[in-house]
Amino acid sequence: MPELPEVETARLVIEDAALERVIADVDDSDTYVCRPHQPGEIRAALLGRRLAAVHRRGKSVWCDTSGVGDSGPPGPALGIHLGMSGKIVVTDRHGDEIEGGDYWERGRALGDHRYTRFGLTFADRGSLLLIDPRRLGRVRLDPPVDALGPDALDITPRQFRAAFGKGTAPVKARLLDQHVIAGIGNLLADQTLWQAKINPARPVGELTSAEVSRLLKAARNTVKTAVSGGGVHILPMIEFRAPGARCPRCGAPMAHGTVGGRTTWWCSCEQA
DNA sequence: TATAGTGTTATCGG
DNA sequence: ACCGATAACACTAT
Repeated sequence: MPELPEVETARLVIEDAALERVIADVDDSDTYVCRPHQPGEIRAALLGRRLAAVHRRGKSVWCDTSGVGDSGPPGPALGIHLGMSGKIVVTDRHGDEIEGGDYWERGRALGDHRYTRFGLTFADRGSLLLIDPRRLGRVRLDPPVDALGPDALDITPRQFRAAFGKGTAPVKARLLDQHVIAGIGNLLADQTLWQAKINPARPVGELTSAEVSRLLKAARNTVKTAVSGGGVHILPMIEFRAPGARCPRCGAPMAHGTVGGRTTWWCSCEQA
């Protein structure tokens, strides 16, 4: 579910509602989600601190933490990755979810905290929760965000051209490579390629200069549209990922298969 | 009961 | 060492 737009929404929820609240307790007992830390390690690092700022690069979020009390050195960064099914929920001092916590379509019911895998409890008794049924999300201290490529909203034409000029990988696999460009997931990739009218399986090294230009323009436009719309579910092409669907532009049947290890849909005519 | 899934990463082969 | 392909991860919803 979460691609760059959903993660940006999660970042905004944290920014609006979780900063500067004193951390009174931490549940880091899920050893898979909190790997490679030992249980209690994240807790010990954060108690008494506050989240001071929240950043995002691609699909990764991290929070700077304050010193303990009014002085002392800052703490480690708290990194959060939502994986395939993670959501961030922030609750107020009464335990009620702050609006924006449930921001994508196949939503859990408000107040359903069954799949909480990590949590901060604030001194005011509110909380920040990572709710993640599949447990593929991740929480860790000082996450290695420098390994990520430039954020999809910030990438320059020069960087983009350098990444898509060479190699034999399918262009979709390259779009999904977070070391190359950070934030594009399976749905954004399909939407981008559909908008650029490029076959997902085309080897990146064979793209013409004009195609790379179209791809950059489409990626930019797609990501921006999804961010301002609040999530990838507003993308026009998403509803055409279904058996029997036809291309909303030209009416040809939509084709599907596996590209770059992921389920992929494309127009059988315009992206032949 | 079987399968797919909006993400990442270790491992393997070329 | 680099590049690309694949399986594995954990678990729910259909």
